[in-house]
Amino acid sequence: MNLDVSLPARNHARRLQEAGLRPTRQRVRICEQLFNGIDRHFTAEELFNELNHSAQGESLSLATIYNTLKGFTEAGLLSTLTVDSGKLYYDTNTSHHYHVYDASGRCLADLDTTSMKVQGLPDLPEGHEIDRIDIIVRTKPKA
Amino acid sequence: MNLDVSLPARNHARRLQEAGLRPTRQRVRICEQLFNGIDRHFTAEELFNELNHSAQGESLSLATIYNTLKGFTEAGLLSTLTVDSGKLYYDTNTSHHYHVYDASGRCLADLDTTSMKVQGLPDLPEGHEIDRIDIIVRTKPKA
DNA sequence: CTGATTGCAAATGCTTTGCATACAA
DNA sequence: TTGTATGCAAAGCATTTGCAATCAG
Repeated sequence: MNLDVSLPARNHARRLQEAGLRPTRQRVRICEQLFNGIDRHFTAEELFNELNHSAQGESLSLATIYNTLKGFTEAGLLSTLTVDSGKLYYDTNTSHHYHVYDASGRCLADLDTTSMKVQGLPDLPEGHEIDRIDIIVRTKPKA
Repeated sequence: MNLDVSLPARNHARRLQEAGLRPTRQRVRICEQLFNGIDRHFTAEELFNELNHSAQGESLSLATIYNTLKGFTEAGLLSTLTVDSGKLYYDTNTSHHYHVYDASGRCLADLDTTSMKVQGLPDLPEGHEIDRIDIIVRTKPKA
């Protein structure tokens, strides 16, 4: 049973190897959960809960999730984002883009960067150039 | 000695009262350190070190600094800002503005918002409106 | 085999809380 | 006097680390 997962698993293994990471069981498992074609935002703990509440497969320790996500980020498979202090969000979308955050629902989504532009940027300090610009559009329910 | 601090101290007391906060010794001391006409960014721990390394006056506990800064923020005397996860920056500038952050020097500065404009903002989710837009321009040393 | 990875528990860093004491009004 | 603030130590999160056991190549 479940022979149909073998091909995706092989893709994940390749993805990991191309990123310079050894395709261990845990890393492949995390890839399966994350890279299914739909971009998503999540915290380490959310991923931990998903993996451990799903019936299939063994559980991963929270420390391993943290370490693996950190490794994925350093390898360029994920990007990170801080909306408010004290919690780090991971993002499967690694291209440059902006975010919308709805504080009341604690929900985070991508904004398409291509249509957006920042005008009137002041001069930067001597000897510095722009690395990147982070934008978070914070929304609230309409009055 | 030090009679010249009495007038600023009275100003700080008034500032606190107008914000609905009782002007205790500690709160006035923190105001003296923060509100001297120059906008600044700092963490609770930085302020703690400044206050306790300065020769004058008694020391404040770190917990009191945290609690006081939180109270000041709720009262509108300070704003907060998260550059990277795990550390909260306070800002004496409470008007709407953007920031530049130099990762290599860990230094944070204001950007004048009046000259800046964000173009091409996509539609927001149904029933939502913009609360505010946060922008952090991340710089790096010129190659 | 052999070095890289994992799991766990303990450690860390930042921030908040509980509660007795001190203080402003 | 009387309720509000403070100080301290302890608790609380999110995250990292040390190290022995396990696994991939």
